[in-house]
Amino acid sequence: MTQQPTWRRTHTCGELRPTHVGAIVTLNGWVQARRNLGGIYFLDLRDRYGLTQVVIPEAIGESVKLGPEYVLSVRGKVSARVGSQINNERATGGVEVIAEAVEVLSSSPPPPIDLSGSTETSIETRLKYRYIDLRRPAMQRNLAHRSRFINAMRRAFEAQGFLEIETPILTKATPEGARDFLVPSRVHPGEFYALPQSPQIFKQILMVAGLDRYFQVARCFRDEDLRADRQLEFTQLDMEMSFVEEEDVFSTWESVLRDTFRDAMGIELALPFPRMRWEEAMERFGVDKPDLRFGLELHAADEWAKSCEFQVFRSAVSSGGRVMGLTVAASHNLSRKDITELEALAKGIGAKGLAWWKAGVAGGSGPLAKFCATSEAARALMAAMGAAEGDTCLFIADRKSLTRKVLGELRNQLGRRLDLIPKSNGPTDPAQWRFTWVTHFPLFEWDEDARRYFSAHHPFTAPEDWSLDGALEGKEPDLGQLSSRAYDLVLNGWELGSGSVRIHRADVQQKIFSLLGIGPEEQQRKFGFFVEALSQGAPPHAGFALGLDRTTALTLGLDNIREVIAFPKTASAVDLMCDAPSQVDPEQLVEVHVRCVVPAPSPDSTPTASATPSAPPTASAPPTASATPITGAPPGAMPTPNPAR
RNA sequence: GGGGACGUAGCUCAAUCGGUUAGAGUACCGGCCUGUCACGCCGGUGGUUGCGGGUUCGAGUCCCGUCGUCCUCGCCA
Repeated sequence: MTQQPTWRRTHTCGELRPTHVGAIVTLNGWVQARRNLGGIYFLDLRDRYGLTQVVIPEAIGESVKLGPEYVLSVRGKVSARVGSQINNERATGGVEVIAEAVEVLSSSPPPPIDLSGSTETSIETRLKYRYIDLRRPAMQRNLAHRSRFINAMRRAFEAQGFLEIETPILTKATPEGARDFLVPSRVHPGEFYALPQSPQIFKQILMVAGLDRYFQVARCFRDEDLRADRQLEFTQLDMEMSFVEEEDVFSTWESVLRDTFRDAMGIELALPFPRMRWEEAMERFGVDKPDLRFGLELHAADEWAKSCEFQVFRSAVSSGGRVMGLTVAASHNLSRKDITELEALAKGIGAKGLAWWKAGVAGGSGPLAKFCATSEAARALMAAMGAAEGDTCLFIADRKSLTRKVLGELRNQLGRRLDLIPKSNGPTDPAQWRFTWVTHFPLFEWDEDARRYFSAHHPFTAPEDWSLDGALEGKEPDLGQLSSRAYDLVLNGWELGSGSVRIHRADVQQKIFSLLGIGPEEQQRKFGFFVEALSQGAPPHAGFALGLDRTTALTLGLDNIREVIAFPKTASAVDLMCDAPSQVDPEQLVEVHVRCVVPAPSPDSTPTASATPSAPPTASAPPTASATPITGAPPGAMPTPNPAR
């Protein structure tokens, strides 16, 4: 046995209990706080597992600086705390370690982030010093939860015979959908890989290959603008299975989610989740991701509107639009000011106005009252709106899609403002987890700007009618009317994931491409390999992918996925810690055959903070790199005039 | 690309109608303190008010531009 002292820990900072009293232990961790009372010196040592109080003898305390966030190895004897010394707020509060030797493993300046939890640091500072932010117990809890959740899900899929199979990160650009991230090829000048928006084609080909059941924790990349619930790169639990249809996918996921919620959180989900066709979701809630935790459903007033004297309502219906509304119970005391604010919101979304009526058999009040003068008309409208005396009805009259959209948004707003979402009885309350499947999304959506149809889900989605309403036989169907076999999983107003029954027939797949305006030559170039695969023994198959960032955030009660991603980017797609993206050496561009063309920076916008660091400039930021619009190109190759010269 | 909010000490914030030397809490440093655990008490250091212009006798405050952060619309098959 060696007597050599060592810094290596014998216990974690969350481990010691009164049963350890008397033991000689070594703890490793960060200095969380110091309390020097003169003759006695306390120090809290922190690691992922908890906080332990260390008593520092005067001799040690005076001989070595132990600053905040210093990393220490403390050897000492576990001592019981008695009476008022016991701290019941901490798991380790019954004991403390009397230090006999302290080794400073690492020092630190005072941290830019408050780790005691007393003040909330700006997200900007948190992202810049993410390594310190991630020391916070809240962030460690979030990442631990994410890890447990994903691992539970892995076990659940494995238990059902799914194989975890990796697919390429460097792959082929996809023509439709989100913007691709491109990666230039060094070996093939002028050619590019794309990062996958999802493993879609690969997982379908795995089905063609007979793997039968696939899943993967898959990173996906989409070069679109960020949001609180969207990052450039995000993680999906992606899966696909053969010889199945919708209900097989649903029941697989329901049992996986049941097991996952049970294992990771001790929550028993209520199964099965309700199923709802897209059309029903839109008609009842105005959105394709309804929050089922509260009512306030949309009511159709089209029949009433048809025969009323209000010209706006009548013309909306007669021109093919809708008149629909929400009924807010009288007990909520919706004020004129509230209605004015809601109208502004509605107009912001595109509504021309917001009609309202305070319901009453005697005609009620508000702008619509004069059209409800007869008790017959008033009663009919109350019936259509499910309104009682004194309730406030809010109406939108417009084309169908806009009417639903506006009312769906108003419903969600009112749900928050009127506090309609019931207070949960803790996370184990099944009423808090209102999952629903939304099925039969439209197959195509009209894009007004591009003047053509796009796939609502993706072009590999099976149509509800395999004949495509006769299109396969050469007829011309109304593409806007076709229904698909795509589905979403929705939880409390969030879209957690989506999937579909896929097209496994080459002829149908080719027809879909044609209907989307992708001609035979383009099909061959972009999807030839895929259609060929479908033609060589493809089984019927279906799949789904669950957004893990959203799901883990939601299951922690958080509304921003940054809180469950170790190294997220800002709303402008910047990694503040690494300062990515950044310029690269001209030689690197030459090597991948890329010439960089950027607008010349205006004199005022020359970066000051990043371009003039106190450290000497490095090779990656040559003085010329920010002053010329072209890097890695010979002078004279400038394709655009420089307005600054 | 559009809209809104914000940017002041390491951190979180204040600063009246444009008016004295830009303050507070916290952190940090020093002193005192033997049972604290957000220790306490006393003292101190710490500021290009994001950056650049402009208006003004005078700008943290008003105007223009710009950069950054957040939310959001477009966008996200």
